[in-house]
Parts: sequence; C-alpha cells; structure tokens
Amino acid sequence: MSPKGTAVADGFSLFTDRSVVAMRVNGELRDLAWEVTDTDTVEPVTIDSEDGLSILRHSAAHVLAQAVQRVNPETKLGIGPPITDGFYYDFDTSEPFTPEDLKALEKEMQKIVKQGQRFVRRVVSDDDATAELANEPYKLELIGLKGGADAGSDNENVEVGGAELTVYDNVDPKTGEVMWSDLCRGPHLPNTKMIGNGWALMRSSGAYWRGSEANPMLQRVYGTAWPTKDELRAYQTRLEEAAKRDHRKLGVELDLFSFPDEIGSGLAVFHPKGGIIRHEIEDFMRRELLKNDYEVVNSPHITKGTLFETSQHLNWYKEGMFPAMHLDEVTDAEGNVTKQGQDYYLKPMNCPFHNLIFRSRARSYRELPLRLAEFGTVYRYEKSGTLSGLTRVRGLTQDDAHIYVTDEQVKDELKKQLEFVFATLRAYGLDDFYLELSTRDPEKSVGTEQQWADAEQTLREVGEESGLELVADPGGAAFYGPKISVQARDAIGRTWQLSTVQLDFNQPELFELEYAAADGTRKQPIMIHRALLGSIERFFAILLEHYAGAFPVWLAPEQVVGIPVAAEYGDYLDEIISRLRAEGVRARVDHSDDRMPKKIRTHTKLKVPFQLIAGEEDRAAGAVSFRFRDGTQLNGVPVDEAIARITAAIQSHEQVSTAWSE
RNA sequence: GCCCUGAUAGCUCAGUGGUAGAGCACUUCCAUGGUAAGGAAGGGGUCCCGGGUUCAAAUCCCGGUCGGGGCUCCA
Repeated sequence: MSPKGTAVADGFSLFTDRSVVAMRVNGELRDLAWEVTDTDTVEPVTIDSEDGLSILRHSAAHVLAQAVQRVNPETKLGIGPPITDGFYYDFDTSEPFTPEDLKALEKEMQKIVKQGQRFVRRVVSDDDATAELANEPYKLELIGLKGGADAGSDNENVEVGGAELTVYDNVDPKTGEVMWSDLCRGPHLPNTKMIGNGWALMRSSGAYWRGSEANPMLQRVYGTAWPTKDELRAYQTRLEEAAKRDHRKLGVELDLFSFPDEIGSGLAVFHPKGGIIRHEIEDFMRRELLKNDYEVVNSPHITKGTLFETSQHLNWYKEGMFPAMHLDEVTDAEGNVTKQGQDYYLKPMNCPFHNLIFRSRARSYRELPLRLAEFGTVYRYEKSGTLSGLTRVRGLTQDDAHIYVTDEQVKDELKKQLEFVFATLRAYGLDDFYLELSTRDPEKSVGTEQQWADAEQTLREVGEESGLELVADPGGAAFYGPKISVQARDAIGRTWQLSTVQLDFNQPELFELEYAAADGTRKQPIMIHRALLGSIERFFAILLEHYAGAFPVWLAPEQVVGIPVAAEYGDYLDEIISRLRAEGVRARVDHSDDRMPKKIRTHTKLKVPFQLIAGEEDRAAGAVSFRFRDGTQLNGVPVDEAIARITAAIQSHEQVSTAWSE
C-alpha cells in the first residue's frame, strides 16, 4: 500500500489529446474529472481502445435512456450496458417501441448529444440512492443486490459494480442544471458531445429482466456507436455483407432448399441443387470414415420409450422431444383398457441405438476402439422462438459416431479424433480453429468427482497438445461428461461451434455395456460421442455462408456450363460437355435463346465456377475459352487440357474463382 | 415458450375499405450474337388460413399457421 498522495491534477490537465476519453488510475477506469495524486499510476484511455469504445457505448446508452424518459417520463429503467459493437438499454414501458418511436428517439438523442451535457459522477449512500430512485423499481432491486454473495452478471455490475454506489448526473453545460440522472458505476465520456455522430439505434425487442424467463419482460432498444461516422458506415456495410451471404437468402436465390409451411416449423426440404451439395458433403465424409477405421451402422427414427428411459433422455430432456405416439392400446366396449399400449418416440439422439448395437453380442477388448458411425436423422422439439433457417431446426441429420474404448485407450483415441476432425474440416475449406473445453456443472452432472477430474484433465492435455488455442467453458458440459469442441472461423470472421468430442461415463453404465478384457474379466468401456460436422443441415448453412454461395468446384451444384457464342457452336460444346459428364463432372450446355452476354450474367449470378465459351476461333483450334466467377478469362485452352484442369480442380477440392495463372 | 414485427405472382416488392400492379423469372415468336440484361407478345394471384365488423375486406378486428429480430433455451 502506497501512502496516500496529494491531489495534483485531473485527467483534463494530464491529457490534452482529445481522443483521450478516460483514464486508468492504478488499474481502475476513471472519468477524466477524477483527481489523481502524485503517487498514482495513470494511463490514458483513448476512444478507439476497447475500454474507450465501451465507455462511448455506455454513454450513448445513457443518452438513449434520457431520451426515452423525456419522451415518456413514466418509463422505468432497467440496465444499459455496452456490448460488442454497441449498447442496449432495457425499459419497462406500457407501449412497446415501434420503428417510428426509434426514429423519434434518435432525434431526441441528437439534441442531447448536441447540447454537450456533462457526465458528472456523484457518490451516494445506499439510503440516499434508495430515496432518489424510489420511482425506479428495477434500480432499487439492483441496489439491493449490491454486496450480496451473488452480485449479478457483468452487465448488472455496470450499474452497481463498484465498491460504492454512484449516480451520474447529466448536467446542462450552460446553466449547470441537472437534466437527468442514472445509477451507474461509470466511467463516462466527459460530455455527450463526444458521442459524436457515429451512432444509430438498431432495433427493439423484448428481453427478460435479469435474463430470467421467470421475470417480467422489458423492452430492449439496441444501438451501435463508433468513434466516427466512417466507422459507423463501415460497420453497417459489414452487416450488409453478412446479410448478403445469409444462407436463407442464398438458399432461395440458388434454389437449394426450402421450408414449406405445409411441413411445419424447422423442417427443411433440399431441392436438387442443395441435394447434390449435401450428397457431396456426406459422400466425402463416408469415405473418410471408412478410411479411418469406423464401422458404418444404421438405426430407425422411432423407438419405444423404454429405450429413452434406459438412456435417461426422458428424464433429462423430455421437453426437448416430440411427444409420444401412444400405440397398440386395446379397449373394450366400455372403454376399459384390455391391452396396455406403448409409447413410441421420434429419436432425439442416436447414442442409445449404438449402445444396443454394442450390446448385441459379447465384445472383446480386441474389438476396441469400436467406432460406430451413422448419419442419423433426429428430431428435437426446439422451442418455436429458437428456430432459425438451417442452423436451428427440428429435424436434422447428425454425422454421429460413438466410440467405445478401454480406459487406457481414451487419450490416444481423443488425439486421433481431433486430428481426424481438423483434417476433415480442412478438406471442406475451413482451416481457422480454436478449441473450447466444457467442464462440469456441479448442479447438473452424474458420476464421481474423480471421474470428472480425470476426464477433464485428459481432455485438457489433448487440447493443449494440439497446439491450438484452448478456451475454458466452465460449467458448459452436459450432465454425463466433459467435452472438447472445435470452433471454426468463417470467411468473415464469425465463429461456429462445429465438432464436439465428448466423454460419457454414464451411458455405458446405464446400458450395462461390457467387454472381455485380456485377463478374462469383464470391464466397462468408456464411450466417446463425436459429431464432426455437427448437423449436416447446419454445416451446410455454415459452408454456404462461408463461401457466400460460391462453392469450391467439388461442391458446386453446377460445375461447368457451356456457352456457345452462337447457336452454331452448340454441337461443338455438346461434345466437350459430354466428355466432362463421362468423367462425372456436373456440366451442361446452355442452349437457351438468350444472347451470350445474358447467359454469362445468368450463370455468373448462379456462381457456376466454370463457364466454357466456344465460337469460331475456339472450334477451329480445338479449344475452349474459360470464364471464371470473377470475370477473368483464359482463351483458347486445348480441350484435353481444359478437361484435365477441371477434373483436377474437383479432385483437389480446390476453390476456383479466378483464372489459373500459368 | 415470451416480447415485437411481418405474410400480395416462382423471386423482390408497390398498393391500405369500392374490378389486383411493377421489375425479374417463366412460355411463345422474332433476332444469330465474342464476355454481366436484344425485341415483342403471352400465361400466371382463394392478396397465408379461419372467423368477425361492414352494403362492400387483400385492406379494419380476433384467432391460427409460417417467417424475421431479440430474450430464454440448445443433450
């Protein structure tokens, strides 16, 4: 502890650079108005730093709240923290916000920003705060939480996280009048003018108070804020780019899949072009499985409930399952049951079936590791509000595998699995990964502490040995065992949880699985669940967005389209195309009566990797001209060479968007 | 599941109490063309479904289905 120094200055005199919006004093974020002493360590916080952006966004949230209460003073305040790329503020209001309301609020916010109100920090006692905020029931609740054992989430800490309670007053710079106040830990920008014009309100939605379904729903307004208008524009452009590659939009444009209303929510049909992509994804996966010592199995989509009683799924996840079909019950004329019926369920998971396959006969240690793989279609009754395109559906096909190993084999097998995962994902064009280790949630787990500790340790070692970044996810494990998951970054930097490798010491026990060990005793195997692509539907969506619909040649639904310069050259192209088709290439000639530039436009929009154009010059030379997706071209390529290059590009899983360099 | 919001031609969308529209796509015909839209004509809609209000409903009200944005959830 250093002796208390003498107050010497505030941040305004220490930092004249106008991009400094706050400072760190002895590691703590402080307003520039904070008085520092000669023994303090002081660092500037600039607006474009991570802390600076959070402060900017948090201040913008305050301005939003002030605007809301100006428009409707009856509105009660929830919380208003900064978040990635922006901020939100929750309100309890009699009428939800309409888009017009948001426009009006933006205008009101602009006035507040222009006025340049100062953010002034004021320390208050719990009692004073309680009196001052008597009309703000949610804030009172937060004050009550402060200092409790469970101090609430980070977002709530933004309001009351400090050692002492503070209120920020928004003060009119001319009159000194307090325009508005909010309970807040701070720090804030010195004044609202510094929020500038790089912000916008985005949307509104409902959100449960303190994130619990049991609590009332508040109205949340989301906004975004950046140091400059240019950065705001860049952010908006980024959102537009992401929207352009939205798989739901591309799915319609490229005629890949649809969700007919007649079938029901979350249930997709794949059209021929989506179907062939899916076929290629699965076909490649199957070949890799067989090369890597998996056995391919198959199981039905429905089963009697007893199976899921054994597996405990009916106990733990019944709400997530489609309700039972009650079958085979017989009643007499009086309605008395004369024969008990049976409950049948659509399967939400494949593992119990694989356990039955394991158990179908005596197993020897010589068979282990036994790797059972299936593209198993499962049905889950996901809540209606959580469904989203192909990424969250009610009917999905998992590329599922269950691997049964001895205790000694666990580590080697996990290693092998991770390597297999990386190699496979790379073949689909995803190569930027990190790992996440999900560990025990003591509230929700079976098995002994020792089992968990050992398993988590093994997973951690394997993860660390992979050389990839390993992120902890404490409490994220399922109840039956820890898992390691592979997160992949896509072309625009978003991360997706793909593969999971999960240990399970519960099911082998529930199903009484055993094998004969070398010494003749019976032992229980350890089970590893592993999904490599996750669900095929979701993986399909991820690839579609990753490539923005411009798939590598092997996955492209149409690989080659021949475009004759005039109808006369159609026959010549037909010959070339039939040679490609004989090689298994998806190729056709566009014989429609559109003009050539129109055909080029059509197939460019459909993102066909190779357009083969032929006219007099090409025919005379026994050649074709390539046009690639980006508009580059390669003229007069001899036909044999063209075919060889196309088939090679398919073989190698290569992405081809531009002309090959010689 | 909860809050908000939407549904009009295959697609994108205009129309908002009084006979249903555009562009693209599709069909046919003309045009025979060298690198992102040649021309003309034509077909195509229980305006999501069911109730209600009204002389009259695609339009207003209620319920449902499906979509979208969030919250919660995600074995």
